Amino acid sequence: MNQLSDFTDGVFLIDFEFRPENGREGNTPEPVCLVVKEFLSGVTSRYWKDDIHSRSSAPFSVGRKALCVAYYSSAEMDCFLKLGWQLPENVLDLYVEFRCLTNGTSPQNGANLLGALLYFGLPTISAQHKDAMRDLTLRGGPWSQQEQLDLLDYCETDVSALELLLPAMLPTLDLPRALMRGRYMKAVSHMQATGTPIDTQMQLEIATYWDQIQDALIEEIDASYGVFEGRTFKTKNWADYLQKEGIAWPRLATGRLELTDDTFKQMARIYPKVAPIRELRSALSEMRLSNITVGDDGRNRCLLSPFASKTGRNQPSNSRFIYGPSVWLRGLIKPPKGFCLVYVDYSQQEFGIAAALSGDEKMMEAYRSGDPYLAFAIQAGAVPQGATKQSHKVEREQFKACVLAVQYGMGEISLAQRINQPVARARQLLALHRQTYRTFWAWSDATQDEAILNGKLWTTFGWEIRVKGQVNARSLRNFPMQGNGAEMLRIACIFLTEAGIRVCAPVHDAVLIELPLVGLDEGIAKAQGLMRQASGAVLGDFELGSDAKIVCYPDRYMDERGQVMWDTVMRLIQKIKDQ
DNA sequence: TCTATATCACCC
DNA sequence: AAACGGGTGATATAGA
Repeated sequence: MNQLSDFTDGVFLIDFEFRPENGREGNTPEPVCLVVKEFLSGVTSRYWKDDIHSRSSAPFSVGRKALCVAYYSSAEMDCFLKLGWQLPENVLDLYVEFRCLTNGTSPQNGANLLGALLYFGLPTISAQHKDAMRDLTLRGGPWSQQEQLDLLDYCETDVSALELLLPAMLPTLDLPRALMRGRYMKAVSHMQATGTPIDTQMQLEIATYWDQIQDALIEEIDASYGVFEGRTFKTKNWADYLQKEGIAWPRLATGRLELTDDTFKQMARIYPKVAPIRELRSALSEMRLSNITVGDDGRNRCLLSPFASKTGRNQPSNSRFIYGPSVWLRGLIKPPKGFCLVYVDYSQQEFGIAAALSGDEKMMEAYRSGDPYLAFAIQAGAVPQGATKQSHKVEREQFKACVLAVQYGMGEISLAQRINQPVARARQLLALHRQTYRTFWAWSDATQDEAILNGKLWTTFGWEIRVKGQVNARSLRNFPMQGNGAEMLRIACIFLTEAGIRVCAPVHDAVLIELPLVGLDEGIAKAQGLMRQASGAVLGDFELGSDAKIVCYPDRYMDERGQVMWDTVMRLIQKIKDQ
């Protein structure tokens, strides 16, 4: 399937209008209308609500020899799933392809349908009319005869737009790879439909006492400082306190007090009495407002925003997505009765990718050892052959920090600060990395040169970024690791969802899946096998392992980094209730 | 008093 | 110019 004429059963341009069920965010969509146009024949079909809800399958071919074309197809696929229709075998998403085509160039009018049309000099309807029609859809029914006509007409204009956009974009497309990205959009839709199960009772409880919890936190600590007014930390009051205590505090270039947690951390070392305020500020910052969107069935759903970032990662809203806010809130994640949740994440994904793509044998050997950080320390001759995680804890931590630093292009000063060591030590660690992994560094240098000379970089399956003007060399060097990591997870999500495994959400290098308690071990093994296979697809012969964290009903999910805060919140809720 | 910007913290 | 990659977004303060 390399050209449109290969699709002998038709090329179908489609668009749905829809709104969340009951108008509530977090619910799956309720399709309102559908327009389908066959590209070669020009035959157009319009379907209002009942016409689609009464059907058990799509009103056009979705088989191997047909192509379904849409703009932001996960939305269309959401409607398919809601209607119980079999998803199209082949999906071409012009949004995804437009993102890929223009990635790194920030097109003038954005990457929505209007932006893409303008980019190619094609005619468009007005943004105002688009907004008006979207609002009319979101308003919910019943819709008058005239409104129904208006919505169908509008829906048809989007399909007509696809009819112009497809031939304009066709010469730029790598169709097999585009279809693979379309396959991911189907997986996205499956994940958006599944969502993450939430303990809604506890969510309500926490929301109810949210303000009072903050008040209680402040009351417990700020009494002896008096820097808070209500729930806000006042810089002025902090300045007064510092003056009174005779503490010289770091300032920003602008003259304002530097109020990062890191500054608080460093100052707390010198002046222990500022430590409690630091604790309080960090606890409060973990309690920033969030708006986790939960459907009527108690599952967190939101747009996953696939291909939104330059490296091709998903970029869901941090406030709507349960994996966005501070990790303690993940305690709200709870499997339904009879099920287990498994968080499966790739082990040291970026290190493994760097090893495989650069072809650095020592790096690959370190990855295969199962503990790349310790292996690096051994290879560098910094610890003896038989060293273990327990016997050389400090060294391992430093070599780990060094590995992560290299992945982000961190310099010696930042690394030194990170590991709380002299700059000379950081310099030494970075030098050891360069000496130990020479092949990796040559590849990394070449990546940067290539990006600047050719003006672009790409992943194994063709997600591209264009490089223009001044560029951040660290971004260029990082792109293959993060971009291929994103690609790997996309393929994993395709494999998992197509195998019928319920994927609640993707989390950059991890997925949360929901498995029945019965047959749990087999389910996990299957999922991990598919993830391994996905890594091999991106990295050739080299495969990455994964770690699985299991939570079974009636336990709740708990990230160990969030345990203390979770306990604090629970304690304060109890305290408030007891009053 | 409202809005824009700067700053900061969270996630992987 | 900064020197930690990719993000979202809340919040405090400056400015209109």
